[in-house]
Amino acid sequence: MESGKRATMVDVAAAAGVALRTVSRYVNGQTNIAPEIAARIAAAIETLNFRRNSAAASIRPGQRSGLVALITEDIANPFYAAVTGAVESVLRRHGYLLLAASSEEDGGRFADLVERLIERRVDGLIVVPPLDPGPRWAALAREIRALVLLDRPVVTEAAAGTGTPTGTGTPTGTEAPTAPGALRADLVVADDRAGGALATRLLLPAGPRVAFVGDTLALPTLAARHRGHLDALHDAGIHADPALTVAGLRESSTVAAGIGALLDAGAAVDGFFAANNRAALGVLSALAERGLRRPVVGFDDIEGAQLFDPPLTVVRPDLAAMGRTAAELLVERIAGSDRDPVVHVVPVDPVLRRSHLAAPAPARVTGPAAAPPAPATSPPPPAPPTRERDHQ
Amino acid sequence: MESGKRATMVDVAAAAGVALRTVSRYVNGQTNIAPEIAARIAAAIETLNFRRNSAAASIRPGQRSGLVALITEDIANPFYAAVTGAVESVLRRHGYLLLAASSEEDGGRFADLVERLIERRVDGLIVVPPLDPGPRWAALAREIRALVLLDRPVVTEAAAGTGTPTGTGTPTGTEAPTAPGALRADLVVADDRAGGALATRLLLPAGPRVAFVGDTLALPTLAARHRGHLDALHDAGIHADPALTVAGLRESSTVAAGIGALLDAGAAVDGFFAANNRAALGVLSALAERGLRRPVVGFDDIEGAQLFDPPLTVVRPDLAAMGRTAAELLVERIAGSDRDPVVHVVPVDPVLRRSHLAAPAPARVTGPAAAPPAPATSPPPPAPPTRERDHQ
DNA sequence: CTCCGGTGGGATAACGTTATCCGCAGTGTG
DNA sequence: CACACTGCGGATAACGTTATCCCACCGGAG
Repeated sequence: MESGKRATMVDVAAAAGVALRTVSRYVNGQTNIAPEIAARIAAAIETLNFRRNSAAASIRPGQRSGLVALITEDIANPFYAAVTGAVESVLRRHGYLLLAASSEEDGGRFADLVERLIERRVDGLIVVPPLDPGPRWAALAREIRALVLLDRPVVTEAAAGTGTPTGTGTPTGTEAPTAPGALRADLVVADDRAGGALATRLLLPAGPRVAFVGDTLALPTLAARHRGHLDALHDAGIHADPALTVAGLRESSTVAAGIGALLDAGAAVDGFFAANNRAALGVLSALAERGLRRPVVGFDDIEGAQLFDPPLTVVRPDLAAMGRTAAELLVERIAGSDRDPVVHVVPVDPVLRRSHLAAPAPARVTGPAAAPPAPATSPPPPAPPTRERDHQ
Repeated sequence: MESGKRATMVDVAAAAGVALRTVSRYVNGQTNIAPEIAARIAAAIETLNFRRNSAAASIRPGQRSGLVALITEDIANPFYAAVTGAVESVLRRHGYLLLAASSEEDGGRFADLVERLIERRVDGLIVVPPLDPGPRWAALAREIRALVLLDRPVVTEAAAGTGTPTGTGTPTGTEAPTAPGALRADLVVADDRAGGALATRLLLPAGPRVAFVGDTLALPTLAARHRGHLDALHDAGIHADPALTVAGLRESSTVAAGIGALLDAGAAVDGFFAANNRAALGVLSALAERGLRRPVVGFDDIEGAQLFDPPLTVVRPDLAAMGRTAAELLVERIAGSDRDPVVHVVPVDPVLRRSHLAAPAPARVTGPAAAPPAPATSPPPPAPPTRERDHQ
């Protein structure tokens, strides 16, 4: 029974003594089938251990494949893992299976993946576009009926060469940019600009010299966070010091080295806005290695950040909402909606712990010491909107 | 051009003025095609923007679908995200696309997923079996030609009801259990038992009363870690105190509450072996809330654990190796290998930071203080095999 | 009693691909 | 010069499913 070929609908029909068409109707949940016939078919399916071949079914015209793909930069990254989990959850509820792939920030690999996914006839695609999606991407994107861009906008070269990023206007709500002739894709991003401004504002009480630390500003997300950072400085009447923007450092070790050099050079820095996870880990490492305390605010939460020394304050995008929204928009598109593309911006919320506060005392004490729960030296945080929620 | 139906091989053949068969040969990379003909076909493909329909191709007998699925408990969990990343990387290199799904530890959902994946005719399947895979699993598993169990063995009810877990013998190498009539599946697990023993041994210098903290022991991984814990106690001539095994706590908040109660009751505990991530976070939270220091060792690393206060010592399974190995075994099976099932055990390595050491001084100092890089009070760690490597 | 409408089921044609079976042409050798 | 072999290309049959078309049958009504 278990060896040999699988049973097909023809086998089931023969075993049940009915026509192929009737089995197809039964399998597809039609109602107009006599109960007695239905029972015979059910018995035959059970006996033959029949499983409908959905690949065969999907090649018929007008049939969906039931497959959706998500291309991120790296699934192993907890940031994208959180998003992927939310995407998969929504899609499964809608009956889709999720193909997950990593572009590894490589335009060629990215295009190869998209091509293979088109060959697989995915019903829809959610992508985090790599920094340089490569020359083939613009043409490939047009072949995807349902497309959602996640986390980052992408510059569509096909858009009359104007170089206008798709929907990077004023991210302060749900809007429709309607760039004519451009990529017809929805966009789901975090409110990076507002988040960057928020993080910087949290640091300003400690002093005006707030440094921005992060990956290359060629990344739209990083650029937006930096713009928010500058917004906050400008609003506070502070002239931004270009020397305090430390960009282009990707790995946490590189960040640690860069910030270490900055500190060792005696740069005057009142606080650090670490614009992503790796930057935050790098800054904290550099500080810890030197036994220094400086206010730090990170972007995107880190598991166990409340146990850091000091507990790390972050501004946190709602990653589950990003994934959920992207999946829902995609499902809507697959269902045939031809509304104009939308830009959906998910909020970035502060999670106030202690690292954004000025160091209570620059004096150094020898030996690690257990701190009582609430040291009286730390002032209450300014207007706490979100306090440490235990997520997951 | 972009509206309307996709071009098929027939269209390409017509446009190129050749036969369908010739286009098929060209697409499948056959060599016996005249260069001039090949050029005509290439031009036609380019013009018509033809993409081979791999779903249609895969329904032919003897053809692979090129799809492989991975079912974990929860993709959003960094533990499984790391594994998933490694799996995807290997599979992509072999030309497969990866379907990723979460069982959410629900046997029914798990069986539904497997059923849908069989309908999709996946070439192979890697699964982290849920705690209770449900009644349908045993039958479904036999329908999968290439199957690899990941992270946990599973009790196969079909195995003559003996209740012997598939390959949970002595996990100290690569072996073939060859349980007759049982599930023909490879198994890739971490060396949980050795890891548990190692973690406990790291804690013993601080005192004999080492607590085990973790999720339910019904989970094979947790049970193995606990067995290792008992091994280490036994080897040290210590009689294990059942009151020091705190199992069945799943969420970190629950763990924090449970350990908090234990501490508040004045239980004498010399150290904590936190048998998974959530347990570690819970134990550290409970300690931090009370301003207490106790030696702690976790199982599986946490991003930024070196920044915890104190830096968290863990024993770390090589998650990338787990994923890589599982994928490679699967690919080998898909290729037609009919060797006996193997159990592959990946090592668990210690990452020594400071939390496993006895608190240097029970005295409390007010206010968080910056510690110099190497406090003289902390003794050198016993036989350091792996020292803090900056991974990712 | 007959006719008509409605319903359930049977034959059959796609869907886009691969593969088998040939035939034809070109070339090398006897 | 003729025959045989090789090598490439054309018609055609699956693969397993869905859907269109149509007929047979049954009940109710005229």
